[in-house]
Amino acid sequence: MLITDCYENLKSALINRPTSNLNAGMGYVIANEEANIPATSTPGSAMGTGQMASTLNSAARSNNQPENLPPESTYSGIKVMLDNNNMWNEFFKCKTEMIITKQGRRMFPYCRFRISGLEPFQKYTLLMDINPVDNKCYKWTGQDWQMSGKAEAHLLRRVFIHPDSPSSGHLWMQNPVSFYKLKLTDNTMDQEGNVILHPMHRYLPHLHLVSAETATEDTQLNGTDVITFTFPQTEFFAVTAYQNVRMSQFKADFNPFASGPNSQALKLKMSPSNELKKDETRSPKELNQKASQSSSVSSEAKMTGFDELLQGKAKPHKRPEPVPLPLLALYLQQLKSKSR
DNA sequence: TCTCACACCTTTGAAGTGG
DNA sequence: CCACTTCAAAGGTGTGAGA
Repeated sequence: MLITDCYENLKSALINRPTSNLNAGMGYVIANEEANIPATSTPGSAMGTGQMASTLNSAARSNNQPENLPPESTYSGIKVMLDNNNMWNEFFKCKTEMIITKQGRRMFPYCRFRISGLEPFQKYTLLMDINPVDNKCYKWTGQDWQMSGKAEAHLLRRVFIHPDSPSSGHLWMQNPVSFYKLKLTDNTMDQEGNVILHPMHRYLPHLHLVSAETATEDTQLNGTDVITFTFPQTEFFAVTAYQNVRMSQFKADFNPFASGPNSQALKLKMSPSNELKKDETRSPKELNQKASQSSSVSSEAKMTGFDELLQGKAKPHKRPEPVPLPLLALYLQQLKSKSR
């Protein structure tokens, strides 16, 4: 598949989204997606450093098929759906790159999940970490990514604890769960709690679900009481500057924070009269105008489940600042004492 | 390949305004 | 008092020059 095709696919996917999915928030899901490669879920990190995901990716890529990877992953009755799956899929087809900087850079697309199957009154903690897919480093040849040697020693895994943690299953299931505040850095001395990665390496985000009641200070992310979900389409290359010019164009066009002539052109192309147009492709300015009909809502709400908010299906939810990121054991210890 | 300054843009919240 | 609008500061983004 040509990279230019990826770009056109993404644009058309965003413009021609089905009306039946308008209630699904920012991310929309094709109901009858015919993907043949499952997302993965596992108790603990049984897949180690993302070997399974790597295999899946290779399969998807070697097929040369533009088919989307599935948005859902189920384990033990708990279902996690990658809410902005189509955007991830389109980026994935062009081999997603994420900028990392010394001060930390947010991901775009970021990970947003819809969760179901939790015990409504049980408390859970949600965490995300980002693991190397393999032991290789890569280089951009101008056309594609190629292995260029062995990976640097992997750094101590840092977890990003969702700022709403711990919350009841009911709350987690009520609204999409976003990790948009997660920042990536290559600064090994980082004190801000950002996730530390090596540039020119391949990574895959992991979502971990821990019951706050059963968690102890000894809880390990790869333990049996931690359920881990991964979505191969969220794999990305960490870079300090975009390598693939198409990727930077993707980002500039679809990230509301990005500026540039391309994004302007695209916004003009998407006529405001188009009823099918959904929030993910609306300019945030438009979203603001919509939002001003009611009380102020968080930017995340504006960028995500806007239709639901407007229809009163979801309540505006102001999220607290992310907590500093202690070691998982220390954090879980705090949770334990908090719940006493 | 990486860093940094820059321009551009959105978000946020306080202050102002009118009913 | 409430809802809405306006505005400025803060912060996120990609770009491009230079190391």
